[in-house]
Amino acid sequence: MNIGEKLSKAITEAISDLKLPDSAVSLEHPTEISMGDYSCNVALGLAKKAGMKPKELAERISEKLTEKIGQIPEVEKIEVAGPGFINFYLSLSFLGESIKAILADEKFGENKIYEGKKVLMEYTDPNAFKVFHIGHLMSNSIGESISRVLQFSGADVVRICYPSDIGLHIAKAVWAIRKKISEIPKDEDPIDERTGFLGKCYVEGTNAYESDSTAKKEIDEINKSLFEKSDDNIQAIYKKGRQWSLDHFEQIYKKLGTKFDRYIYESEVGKKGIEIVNNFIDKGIFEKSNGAVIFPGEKYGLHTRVFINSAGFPTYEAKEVGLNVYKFEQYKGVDESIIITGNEQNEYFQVLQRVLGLIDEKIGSRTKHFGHGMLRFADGKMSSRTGKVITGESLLKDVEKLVWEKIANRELSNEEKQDISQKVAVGAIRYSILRQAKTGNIVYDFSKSISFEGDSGPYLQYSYARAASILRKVGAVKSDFEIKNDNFIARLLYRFGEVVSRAVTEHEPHHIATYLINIAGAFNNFYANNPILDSGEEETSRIALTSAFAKVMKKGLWLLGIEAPEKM
RNA sequence: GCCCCUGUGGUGAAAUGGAUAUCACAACGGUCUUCGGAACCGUUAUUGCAGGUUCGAGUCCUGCCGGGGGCACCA
Repeated sequence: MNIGEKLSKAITEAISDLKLPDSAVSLEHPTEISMGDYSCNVALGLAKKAGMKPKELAERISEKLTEKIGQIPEVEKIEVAGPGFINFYLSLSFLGESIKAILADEKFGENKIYEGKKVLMEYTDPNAFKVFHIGHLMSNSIGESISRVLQFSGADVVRICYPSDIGLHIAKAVWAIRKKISEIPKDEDPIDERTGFLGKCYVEGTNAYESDSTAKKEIDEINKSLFEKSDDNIQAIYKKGRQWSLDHFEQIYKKLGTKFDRYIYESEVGKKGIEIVNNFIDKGIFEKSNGAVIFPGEKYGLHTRVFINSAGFPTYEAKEVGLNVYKFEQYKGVDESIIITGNEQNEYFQVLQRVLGLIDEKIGSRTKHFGHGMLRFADGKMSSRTGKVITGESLLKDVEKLVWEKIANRELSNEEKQDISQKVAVGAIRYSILRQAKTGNIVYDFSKSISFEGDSGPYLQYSYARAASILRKVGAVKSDFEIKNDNFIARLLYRFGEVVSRAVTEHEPHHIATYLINIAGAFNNFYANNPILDSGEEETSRIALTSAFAKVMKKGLWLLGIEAPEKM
């Protein structure tokens, strides 16, 4: 039982001893540490029922609590404050024990909220023949972090990527490629050159589709041929381009540190989607309309959507139906199936969820969609004028270059510099995405998103590297110490597990990001004001504190999908 | 037109219905520059507007205003 649970239990008992009505006990950490480590507001809620003033009631409960737990070593004092809060101040001996627990327990911070549960996580989902854009970076960062937080909470997580490798967008690209056969890069050319060519062709095809009716007709033909695999020539171009894209994406995942367990391609699930949709026309879920098969969402207060178009091909909608049913066939005993996409798809996913529920109640209720905010450009005009589109990959490269410049003069091998540049760049980008709630939009400001100061990933990594540097200078961290002076960092470190629990319950990694910034600030403050090495009788406890901080920071960064370099 | 999301210092964000609204950036001023300066300390708010619920509202409800997104054969 951790300290929070201990206190809650004692409060519940005190309330019962005083014959007060049952009340849910919630503990929180006051914003100001001067108001205690934990605070409880039961007296405020119970006052009316008990017919007492909140403050008097708080005093009564507080007296009872002092009898019960006032003498245990964890609690230094209990105070009533403000309108009727009961505040708990933890003792230095508790802080010392909590630091020892962090050092000794490799599983510190983990919880069992998802123990024995299986969770499918689908995220990133790039499109073949198109660039890996910043939206994919967002989906990847959020999905990877939630995956890790779930694992940390006991879940069996299956990471799934659903790349789009069929559909009109591919036909557009293929159409343009056929117009410029002579310009096709060779297989030996650098991969980003090859995929860059594909991306350019996609843009050309898209423009032609809108402005040129002949081209539109041709592209529709190609689309048909792609579904039917009816033209060897088109198939050859398609297969080559598809593979280039997928290889390229794989490189990016590797750099980001995501390892998918399973790829399910869009081209695999269309047939299944059509079958399912057709099977449910008779049951009244889908309807035929103007030659297409639709889901009449308006009946349910949702959008009406086309699932099979009038040419007989599955739209995105039918493919998603196929995909999500397929997932549950492939993996047994799934408790949650989570999909991360941009929030422009929110309403569409409401339709999908309703459809899935009508097809199979279990699949519908266990499938959850989280739409993340969009990334927009602070200087959108400039990027369109110069034609420079910032892709996910170019962003990674640009940031890596900046880090490299920053560490150019350090005494590190080129290999180390390369490694650090990559880790810090990924840290900067992932953190800038994960520092805020996932629904919020991010206004993309280049200088800010790669800022290495203050509220940033590199600041966290730097704090870790500083601690690591000290620890390199000492031998084993000793555990025979007492904490004799109060310090803020110790009052934060034991809370790590609570923060993770909240993050997993809400599927919100930014709680961890916020927490890490707090402990990094506390550590840097501690570091700036207290010598650690050669600090006399304080040395052992300060080294232990440094080591505990480093452990928590490293775990926390891992949960965000960010590596903690020993040097930078 | 209908529906969904959103509005917090100059800027970007945080805050399980709780106390004096927290953090970072920018600005200004300072520390230190002997454990790694990507550091540390200090100074800057009518939570869009108006009602309501509550002992208590940035948070919940209603209306209005502003921003973003979606609404039949794209993904």
